[in-house]
Amino acid sequence: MPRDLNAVKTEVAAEGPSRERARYHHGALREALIAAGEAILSERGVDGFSLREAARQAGVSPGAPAHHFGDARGLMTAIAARAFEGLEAVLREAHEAEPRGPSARIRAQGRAYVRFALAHPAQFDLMWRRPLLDMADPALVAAGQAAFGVLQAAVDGVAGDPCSPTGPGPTPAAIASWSMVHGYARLALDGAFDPETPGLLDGMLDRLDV
Amino acid sequence: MPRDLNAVKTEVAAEGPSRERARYHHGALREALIAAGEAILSERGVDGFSLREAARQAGVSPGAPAHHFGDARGLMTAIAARAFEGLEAVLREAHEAEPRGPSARIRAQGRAYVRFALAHPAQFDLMWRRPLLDMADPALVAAGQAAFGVLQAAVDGVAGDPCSPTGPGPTPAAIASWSMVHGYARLALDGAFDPETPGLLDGMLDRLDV
DNA sequence: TGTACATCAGTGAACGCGCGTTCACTGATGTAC
DNA sequence: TGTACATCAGTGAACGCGCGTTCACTGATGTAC
Repeated sequence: MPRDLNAVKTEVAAEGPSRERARYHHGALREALIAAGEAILSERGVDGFSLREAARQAGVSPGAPAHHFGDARGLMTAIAARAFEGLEAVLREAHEAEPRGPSARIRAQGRAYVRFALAHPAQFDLMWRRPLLDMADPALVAAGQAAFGVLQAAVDGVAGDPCSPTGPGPTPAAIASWSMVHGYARLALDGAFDPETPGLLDGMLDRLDV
Repeated sequence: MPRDLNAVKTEVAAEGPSRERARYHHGALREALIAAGEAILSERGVDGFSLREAARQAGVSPGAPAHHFGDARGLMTAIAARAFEGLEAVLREAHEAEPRGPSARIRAQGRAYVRFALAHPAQFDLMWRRPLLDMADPALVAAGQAAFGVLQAAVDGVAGDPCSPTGPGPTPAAIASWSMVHGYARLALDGAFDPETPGLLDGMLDRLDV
């Protein structure tokens, strides 16, 4: 009988983590550790992250994560890469759902960018904490570039593929819109103002001239 | 003979920290700890900050800082407050040195904001790490509000006092320019792009329509 | 000018904490034959 | 279908680390008289 990973996962899910009988092999520890890490980030913020605690929440000994991520940085890097993928997805969605031309698309992406940051504050924070991440990790770098690629494509007014290769580095227009929404998100998350103030985000985007 | 603090300080400065004979009372420990803390931030970043290390660099025992700052958060808060004062100063300078009207003043402040962040990356980082700071500290809150007040005043086009009280909360125009330069600074410090790329900052500011 | 004394600003040893990581090990899995 | 075995994915105790903070203490300062 060949190994059937899906069957194992289904079984784990059916039993639930609390009722689950202790099993020497977890079956989906990598995914469980990422989920636990994300939960810790949400509850305690980036500075409260701990590999031991992730292992604890996954119901596994402190040495176990090393088999999947090497060290603490490895797990954080995986979480950050996944967050960049999520950001890219919502940017792309916003891009594709907006038919009213390039300018509207840029604004739609900007709103999506801010929404993502406010919905996942700790992940968003982690994404930019380079000293904590393994910037040599190909998945992380690729995910980050892909996310920015969607932003750049909107600014370039490219109609078709939003991932078409862009020229030699970011353009001032792309940097302008990226900086604006990034700054808005960060300042809001850092408590500088209330991002939900009616008209504030749209009023700001009105002042972006690309 | 009345106490003469300046004489004490001068003497300390003249001897220099290495030649200085061990003296039970430091004389200017508060200032020395702030300076040491800033040096640590510059060398190791916010995550590398340590109260013990600051005490070490000031040549004092680990318990000594408590007399001046209470705890580690107290020292960080003092450093952040001082950084906000520095930011306010450069913004005000930029404002006053630019005679070509409100729009030019906004851009001048924006350039000064970015310049400050790039010149003091770790302090700039700390300024926004609220979980590490005592947000109930009046000096910190006042310094932060004063800095933003200068930005807001430029956007309001106020000719005279750049600290005139502003209305009920930040305006979209102020948030737009603040967010843009803040995002630029943060993304640059986080390695997203090279902030010194010729024309990038000015090109971005050209796309701000306030 | 001298003296007693309260207050201030340090010392330095100690405590407890949670962390990341290591390591010899073992149970489970899957494959070769 | 059965069996031997390599490999994989865990255990859990232990180590060392640097940290923030505490505490009984002491040396220096400045003031009251």
